[in-house]
Amino acid sequence: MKEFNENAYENIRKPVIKGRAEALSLKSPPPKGDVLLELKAFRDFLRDRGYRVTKEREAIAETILRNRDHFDVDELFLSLRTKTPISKASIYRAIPLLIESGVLAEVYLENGHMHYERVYGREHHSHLRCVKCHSILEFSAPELTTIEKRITKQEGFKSEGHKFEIWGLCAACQAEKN
Amino acid sequence: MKEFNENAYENIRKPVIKGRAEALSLKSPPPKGDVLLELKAFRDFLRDRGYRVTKEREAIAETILRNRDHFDVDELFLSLRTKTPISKASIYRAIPLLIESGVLAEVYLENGHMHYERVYGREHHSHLRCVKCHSILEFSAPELTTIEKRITKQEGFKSEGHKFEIWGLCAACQAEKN
DNA sequence: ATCATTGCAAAAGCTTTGCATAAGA
DNA sequence: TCTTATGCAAAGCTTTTGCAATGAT
Repeated sequence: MKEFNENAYENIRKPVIKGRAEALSLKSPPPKGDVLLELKAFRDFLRDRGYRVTKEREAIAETILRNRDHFDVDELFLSLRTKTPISKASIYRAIPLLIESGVLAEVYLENGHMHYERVYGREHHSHLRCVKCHSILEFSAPELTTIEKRITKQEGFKSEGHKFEIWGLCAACQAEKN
Repeated sequence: MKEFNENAYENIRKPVIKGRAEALSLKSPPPKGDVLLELKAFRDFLRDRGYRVTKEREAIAETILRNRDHFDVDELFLSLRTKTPISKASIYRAIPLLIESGVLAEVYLENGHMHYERVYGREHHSHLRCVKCHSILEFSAPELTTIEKRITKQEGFKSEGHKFEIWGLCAACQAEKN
């Protein structure tokens, strides 16, 4: 076993503070939607790190890679359950690995629990959140990276990522009377 | 009692989704640091809305207005406890009022609990967070507002606020060996 | 054959809430 | 006087964890 993998759980289970994934084997994303390739990359990531490739981890990764971009643990759990028996504990334990591998990212907290999004093979983007209907609109704003660079240089900071979020009322909700 | 205040708790207790405060009586901030004036504005806000001015709410507001910019509920609780008896329940129940009045804002979740910052009388700003030592650096980037306006106009969104955050390693933590 | 991973149930930790009492208006 | 707010303890939730059993290497 590789030495850096001693106490793998110890290292991996620390609370995940929002962090842009530092993909390892996942460094060169395949064309979007190539789930098989993406899954292989995730397996390679596990092996590289000395983690075991289990059917649970594969099922979790595959479900995420095939499904909708935004979700929470419960949705993922229910979605997995229709296909294979799995416990929530395994999902919670897999999430840090998925984040570390660059498959997932935490996006925001709502109603007391975290929401995630699949990031592997997708462009970096920001979110517009409707505070009424909870819908999410995505957008890109390249200037954000420029700002990130300027500020971090100025402060001697080594950046690992940024997040920009706008909240308010979407067009549909403004139109409603109530 | 004012009609809009029926079921005040019902209305106010809903999960607070990050939202820039829409200050009411607090619309024209007094000079920074004028705690007495700020407190008066908070009392006016309570009265305007039909909420009661209690010594607990005053103590909470005063402690926030006099103290450090960033804190969590436990720090606030301990700080209050040295001066006056108070329960955490009252703090949790006061937070939505403080947010609504524009005194406070949620800033980020860390280690499973929310962190807040005093916003009343301060410039809007963004945060640089060190993922290692958890220090926070503040900065301003006016272009963010420009981006916010452009995107929301483009999407027909009615903006209520934005949040920009950069995370990584601060200068001090980069210097450390470990 | 080892030892990481799983599932289960229990524990943890933050936040909310029901209810009786206190206290604003 | 009439309600709202407080305090306490209990409940609620999401997430984490201990442990015995399972399964990957």
